[in-house]
Amino acid sequence: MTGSSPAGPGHRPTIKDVAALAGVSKGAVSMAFNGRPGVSEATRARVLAAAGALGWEPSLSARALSGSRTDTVGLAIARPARMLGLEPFYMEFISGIESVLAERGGALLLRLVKDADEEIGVQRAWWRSRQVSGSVLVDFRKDDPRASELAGLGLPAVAVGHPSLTGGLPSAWTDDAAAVGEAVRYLAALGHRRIARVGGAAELGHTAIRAAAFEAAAHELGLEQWSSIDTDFSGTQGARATRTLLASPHRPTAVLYDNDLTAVAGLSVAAEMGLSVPRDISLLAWDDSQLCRLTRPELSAMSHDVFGFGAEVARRLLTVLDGGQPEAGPVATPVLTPRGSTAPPRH
Amino acid sequence: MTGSSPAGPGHRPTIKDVAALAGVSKGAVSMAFNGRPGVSEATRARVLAAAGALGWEPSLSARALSGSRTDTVGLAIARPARMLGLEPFYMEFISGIESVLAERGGALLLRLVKDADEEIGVQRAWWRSRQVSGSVLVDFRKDDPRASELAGLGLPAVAVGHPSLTGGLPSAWTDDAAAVGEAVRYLAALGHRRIARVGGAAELGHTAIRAAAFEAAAHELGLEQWSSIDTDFSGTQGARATRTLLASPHRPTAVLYDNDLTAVAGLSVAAEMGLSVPRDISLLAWDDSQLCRLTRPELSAMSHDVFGFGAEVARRLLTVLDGGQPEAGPVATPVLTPRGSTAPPRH
DNA sequence: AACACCACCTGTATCGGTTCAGTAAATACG
DNA sequence: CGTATTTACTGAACCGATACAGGTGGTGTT
Repeated sequence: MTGSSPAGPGHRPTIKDVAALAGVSKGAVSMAFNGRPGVSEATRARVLAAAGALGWEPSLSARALSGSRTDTVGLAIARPARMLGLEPFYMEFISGIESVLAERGGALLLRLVKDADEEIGVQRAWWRSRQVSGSVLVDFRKDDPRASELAGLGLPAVAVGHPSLTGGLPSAWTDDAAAVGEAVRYLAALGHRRIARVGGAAELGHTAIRAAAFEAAAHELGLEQWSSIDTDFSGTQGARATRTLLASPHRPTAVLYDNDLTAVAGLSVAAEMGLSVPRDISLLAWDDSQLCRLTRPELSAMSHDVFGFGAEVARRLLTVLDGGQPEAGPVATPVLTPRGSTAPPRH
Repeated sequence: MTGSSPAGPGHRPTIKDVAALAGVSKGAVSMAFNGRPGVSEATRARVLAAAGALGWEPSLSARALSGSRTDTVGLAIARPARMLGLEPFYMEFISGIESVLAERGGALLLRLVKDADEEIGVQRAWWRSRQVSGSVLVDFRKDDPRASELAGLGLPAVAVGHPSLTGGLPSAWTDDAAAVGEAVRYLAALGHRRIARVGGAAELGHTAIRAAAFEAAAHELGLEQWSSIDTDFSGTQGARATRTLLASPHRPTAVLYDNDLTAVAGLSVAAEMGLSVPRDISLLAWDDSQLCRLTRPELSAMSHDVFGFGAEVARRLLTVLDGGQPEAGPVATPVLTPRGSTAPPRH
């Protein structure tokens, strides 16, 4: 049991114990341990040795209480559990946030809520009870109440979403409009003239942005026909939307999906209907995850460094916590990754 | 801006402000707010009104410091981010834990680490710095160092895994051996005599348990042939393992997978090789998630209330934190959910 | 009227850190 | 050699809550 505390289980040492062992005052221990000037190198070494021997680390609560920063960051996600699990997006995103927080000794407080109102309650409670020093806000809707509520509280936050949605909060976003444009131009360049889109949840701000960008691109390229169907991002609804599209009399020759789950479901539906991908129909996914490479053919996708995105969000939040003004501007634009599910339409 | 604090942003009220506004002492506010006896109902009402008016909630740090419990629970997961995102398991599991913690005002501290050693470091730091009052440990390996290390620290924890793996820690687990037995008996009852298994990560304790149970069941039923191939749970390795199995001269007629991702990949491989599921080959998944219903045919699976499992784990941990002895015994046994990917073998 | 008793509340110590005004000793300077 | 400056440290105040001994006033009892 190499790591068992010398003091024995059950009793965690405090700064007082360390001070006693090192033969100095509490204040000296604090200075020594935090690398502050005011103690000799000899003393610092003795203190560190004593701390090591006792297995002491400063209590975060006590630190927080006496005014120091703690960098505990809150994230509340408002989507049903069952769907969250399937969206590879969030785990990678969280993982990216953490990678940055961990460097600074920070921590991520995670909470799954059912809607924006519950989230406001949670964030408010976190802030008031000083559990978090800042938060990351995701999934912005039109006229989202969170921005003004939380700004009113004074909660430092970074919003994930286009600035047009995030009501003045510092934000981080991917340039979805540009990516939709690229996707549509790619399909058009392959020769597609009838392109449909299976969108995400209609309430989400970025769904509207993508929808608008899709319209604009279709218009600009003079496509023969286009349409969007919104879903809740689930496989079930992705399948249903695809069925509707493919069963229509003048069916599209290409479909652009808003996430990978609906695209995978769409692929199954195409197979079920006896259509060959990409010969009869091209499919293009979004939020490229490993899921896109599990299917036959593999799904072409607009891919996206979600981990890096999370990391950048965390960096911007830390800047805010440091009292700075975070860099403004999109984090990245998803890039086209062609695989086997897209090809020129059969004449 | 209905919720903006009357005190204005930037200044969070403390118990002193509330006491002043209500015209009582700090002690009285504490008693009143926490529903303790010692204050008249009239005073309690005044205090609550004052707290509401100022938007005050007690600082968790201060509370923790003065001895009260906090119920912040730690969870460190040691798997690569890219795979975590794909395993629907974790998000649902986390969600289940949270649902229970939230009721008691608790919180979940999440950390993604790279291996057991890093996890030990994280848990130790969490415990020593009093950031968590207990932890959930997952993914036990053979001779896992965590049990003894963390028990040595005195960290209250609940281990997710069979007691044979978790070294005396209070634990919660699903009866995988029984479920594997059921799966094999089901396939045998359909008439399969050559059954293979695509397992998870070999280092994980439950993989060994399932492998042993698979052997035992195959033996007991007098199967003609059986074998296991281990993977890292990823789609890529699931595909490779399936390819190996299906390309063998005397190929199995049924394959049992250890998670849904490898099963989905296996399904693609079968299609790629021109084999029809379930006519030529039956596939049976594990950890049934929505993913299993996205494919054609839909995947039969050993399904599993992961959310409920997480909730039970949290309940047992809270029992430990309350100083009690949590219920021992498996939480549940995965149950067979037949869908379109299993059928009697072609003669 | 004297006393006990209770309900209600105040004041203070305490938790484990950080911070900072002092102080004492060591070094630099004229 | 006496005085200024620096260095190294101590001691106490403080952060925001909880806990508890003690004080105050009102009611009940004899």
